[in-house]
Amino acid sequence: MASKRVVSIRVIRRISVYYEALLKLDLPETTYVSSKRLEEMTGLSSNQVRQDFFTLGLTIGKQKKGYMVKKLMRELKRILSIDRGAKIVVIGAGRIGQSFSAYRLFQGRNIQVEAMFDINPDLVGTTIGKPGAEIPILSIDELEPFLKGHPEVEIALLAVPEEVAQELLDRLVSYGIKGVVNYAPRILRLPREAKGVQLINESICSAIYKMVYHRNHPQ
Amino acid sequence: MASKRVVSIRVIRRISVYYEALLKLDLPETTYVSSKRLEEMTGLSSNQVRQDFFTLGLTIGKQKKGYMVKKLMRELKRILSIDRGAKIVVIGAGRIGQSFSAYRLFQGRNIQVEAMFDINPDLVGTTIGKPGAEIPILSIDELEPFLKGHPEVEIALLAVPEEVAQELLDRLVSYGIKGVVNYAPRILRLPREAKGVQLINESICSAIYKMVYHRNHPQ
DNA sequence: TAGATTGTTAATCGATTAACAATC
DNA sequence: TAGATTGTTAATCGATTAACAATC
Repeated sequence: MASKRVVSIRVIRRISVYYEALLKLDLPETTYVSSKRLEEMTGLSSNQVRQDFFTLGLTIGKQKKGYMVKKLMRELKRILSIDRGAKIVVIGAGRIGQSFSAYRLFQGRNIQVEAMFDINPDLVGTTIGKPGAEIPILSIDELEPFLKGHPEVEIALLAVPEEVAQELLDRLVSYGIKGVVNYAPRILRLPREAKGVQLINESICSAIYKMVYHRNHPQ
Repeated sequence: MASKRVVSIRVIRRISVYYEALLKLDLPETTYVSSKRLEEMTGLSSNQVRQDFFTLGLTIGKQKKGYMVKKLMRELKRILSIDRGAKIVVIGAGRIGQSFSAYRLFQGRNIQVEAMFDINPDLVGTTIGKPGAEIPILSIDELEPFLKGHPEVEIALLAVPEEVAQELLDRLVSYGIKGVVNYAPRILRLPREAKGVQLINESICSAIYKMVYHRNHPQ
């Protein structure tokens, strides 16, 4: 009946998939989609679709018809907080960090990169991104004052060399950040004093290692 | 007793963590490390450590002492197939694709990017990477002949715009590739005729979306 | 010996899949 | 009405955590 306490990253990911599928197919707003139809569109089973909706307390389906596209998309938008969005910063303006500046999906999600931070003097002071939507690259030294001056920025993406990743996480926490996604290929740990801070270690290369493992250890 | 059929990506990832920790600490080869010590070093519980070793059929521990560093590292290397390594290609020489060319960890793993492929005429024909280890950027048109000529290349990293990701996956499969890691923000599906091909959809931004969700839906 | 640590089993937790009564 | 589809519960699967006998 009620929605679960914790919504896992997998559920959020699948909700994104449903939403993107509906967006891309550009169905008439008055159409109904069944969980079976969503299965065809996304490859995720109709059972999974209904279970996900149930988990999120989303009970807007009509028997024999399915879910009204208009209503469903409104609900999915609410769950993904697309209207509200988020303002974030990116630490590290290397290739991975820069790739976030160009993420088109961020626009559709109302996710705004407010600034990037780096130590490279060639980068500091420049901007990145299309005209009209430039993102400034600031010095790491400006990180603390920036975050103090922009309390609405609660999330940081960490895309720095692994040697300095833990130190920067500690600093971000001490500056009051509330969520960090770490892209450095190292598992970081939150400092003890971190209270209510979330950390996700996103390991870009684990998938590669698993591939290699399975190629080299067949069956 | 015997090792499990399928080794999950999580186990592989943790094995990497143990290995990197031992490497970085540069312990004398004759030292013994206990699972408790590994817990302190990695933050992964000693129970998890022993369970992982058990899962992989790795029973080289000595009661009251632990695991001999030398022996343990040899075993972890074998599991991670660091000696054997792998030759891979990267499809898409944009920022994400390029970031793989610089991955230092690939060296430690003996993972070699043989070539990158793109359609951008400004990139095609150039190389990327340090002198002595340049990686050529070839045209996508050369993908098929390249793979036919290099049957040892069985794994591809897909880092292209999402619009063309599925098409390129299909092509890779038809050219005989055996494993694909997809970094485009879209869940791809293997074509029906794909037999024995592995696909991992690595979603770089799911973690961000989960962060945003939890910030906007507190408690 | 007593204490520490393993290998392994069992318990728990969480996520996915299957099933089905309700009902439009 | 009969058939389709939901919401929800139950079964299954897999991964993590806990426990502990064996033993060095």
